[in-house]
Amino acid sequence: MRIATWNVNSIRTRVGRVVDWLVRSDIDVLAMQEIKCKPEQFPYEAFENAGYKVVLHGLNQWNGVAFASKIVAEDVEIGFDGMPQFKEVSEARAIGATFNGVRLWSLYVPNGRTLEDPHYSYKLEWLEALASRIGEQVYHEPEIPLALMGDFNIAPLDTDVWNIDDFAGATHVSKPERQAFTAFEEIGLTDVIRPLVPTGYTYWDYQQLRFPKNEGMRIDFILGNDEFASRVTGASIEREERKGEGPSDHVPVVATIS
DNA sequence: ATGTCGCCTACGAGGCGA
Repeated sequence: MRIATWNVNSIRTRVGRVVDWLVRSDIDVLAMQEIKCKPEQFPYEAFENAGYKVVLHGLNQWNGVAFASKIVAEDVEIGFDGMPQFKEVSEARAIGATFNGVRLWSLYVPNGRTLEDPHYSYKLEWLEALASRIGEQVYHEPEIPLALMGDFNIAPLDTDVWNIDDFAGATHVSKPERQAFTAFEEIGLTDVIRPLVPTGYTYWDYQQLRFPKNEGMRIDFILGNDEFASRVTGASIEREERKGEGPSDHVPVVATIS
């Protein structure tokens, strides 16, 4: 089974590219982030014509997460128990579903904006609540393969950004954010891509020629529990998808599991 | 270069988010 995660940055703008890539890459389950639409605006037909079913959580023009899969999604969960709100608004940042017995989450972690912004503390609280909720699941049902997939908006290592000196005082690399990321290791999840693809970015800003200069960030991850990780037989970061007409600013990250 | 995208409203261009 081939599983991928991709922050598509508007599915309506990029449906052709996304479906073409899915088919060409023989993907069974795709976790998408930033679909940026409500359910009634989602381009279902293009996916269905290619043999993919879609489940999604989208509230407005911001955020929005989804799965497209050849396999039927079971036990779909919108948000997670204890998910923090921002100013009493519950945002569309998490959807969970089971595919052939594999529990997957498509996650769009809050950006944080700046270290002083209310969105920064919201980001940390959101991550802590997620680790707490998933930690219970991993502890009580270790036999179920599980993976968190998505845009974490954290660069865990200094080498996950093009020049760490440019990130002094910035989000994505701060110690509290990196500690929040480490918490997922503490509950028993590991990055299943890094051992197989040790280097490479997953995101390049549209501005300032970031992609031609290869000034990117590695912020999109697939974190699996032991049962999931033991089944991983391959991984890739699809850098080619940042090229050409109308790319997302993120590229797909793929895991093959037995 | 404050250098780009994509969404919204509401019909042109500014505001917001990343």
